[in-house]
Amino acid sequence: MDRPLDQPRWLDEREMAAWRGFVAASNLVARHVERQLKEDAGLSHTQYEILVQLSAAPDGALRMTDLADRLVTSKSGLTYQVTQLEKAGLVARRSCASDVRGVFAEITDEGWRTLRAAAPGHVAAVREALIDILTPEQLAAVADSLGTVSDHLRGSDG
Amino acid sequence: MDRPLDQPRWLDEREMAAWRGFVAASNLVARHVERQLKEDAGLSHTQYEILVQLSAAPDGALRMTDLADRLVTSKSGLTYQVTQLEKAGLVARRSCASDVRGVFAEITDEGWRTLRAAAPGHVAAVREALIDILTPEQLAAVADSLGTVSDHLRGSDG
DNA sequence: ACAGGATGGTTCAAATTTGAACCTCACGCT
DNA sequence: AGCGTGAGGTTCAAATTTGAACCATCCTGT
Repeated sequence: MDRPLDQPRWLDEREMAAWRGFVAASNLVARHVERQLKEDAGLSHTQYEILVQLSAAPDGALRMTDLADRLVTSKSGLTYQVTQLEKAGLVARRSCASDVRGVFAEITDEGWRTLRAAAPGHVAAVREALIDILTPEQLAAVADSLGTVSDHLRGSDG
Repeated sequence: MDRPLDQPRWLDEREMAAWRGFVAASNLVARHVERQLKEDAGLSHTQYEILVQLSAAPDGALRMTDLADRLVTSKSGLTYQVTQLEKAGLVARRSCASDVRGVFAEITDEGWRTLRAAAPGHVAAVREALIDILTPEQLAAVADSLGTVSDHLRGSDG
């Protein structure tokens, strides 16, 4: 909460290596995945993730807020992307019975087709950029560590 | 190189956990750091990183291309950000003696002051979001794994 | 010396992202 | 019922990002 009034605890060499590795890998992997998806399926990673989340949800539909929580975008960003997907016919908006304010995003048949077509290439890109690079032990460590980090930040930040 | 013609190798549960953790952590940590830096120092993370790279370089200056390689932005993105920093007086452009086309970005005194002022808060945010969350073992594993990933992608993608 | 192709940076328009302001509606309390 | 707060989404303007096109210069081989 408070900013330290005393000397900041600078990062030592190990810590710095972890931080730099994390930042570099984040950007590079994101770039890699983004490019593949855009070139081969005409989707951004965010759009792809929206389709994935919807496809995994019961009835293929989720409330906007739900969706915004699962992805990590701002509300307005989600509104924008869902609108794009709606224009493309991959997603439809539907109003919510129990709450007039609520909006469901629902994946369409065309959305399913697009997702099925895009998935193999995407998985290949993910393997190429991250999964197949690491040993099973490293993979387990990454899953464990970054899972912890995610949980922590989801809790505190919102 | 080739797209697989056979069945794609889908991710198993472990692999999926690693991938999801990676993506979520990337976004959440980026958000966290970005917000802190913007609020407390008026800098974007990219801008901060530019200052860091320049401050660590001999003469506090680097060629644009050098800089673009170290950060992970597009050339045009770097041009934009350096221009912003230049307007703010934190960085100056200088032409290159040995290559007329070349441009050096150089950190100014004001840039140094801004960087020094921003650093403690930034380090605290990095600790809060990532470093202090993990055990030393996890930290070592992350540094090792993501370092490998970065090296791999820097090599193949460019 | 010079054609041809790669490099270094910038410019441009288009797509995306962000946060703040806003509107409508839900809900707990009196 | 009626008020006040807050949640759910959208809208808006401003900032940023991207890739492609571009210009100027450098370098290689002949």
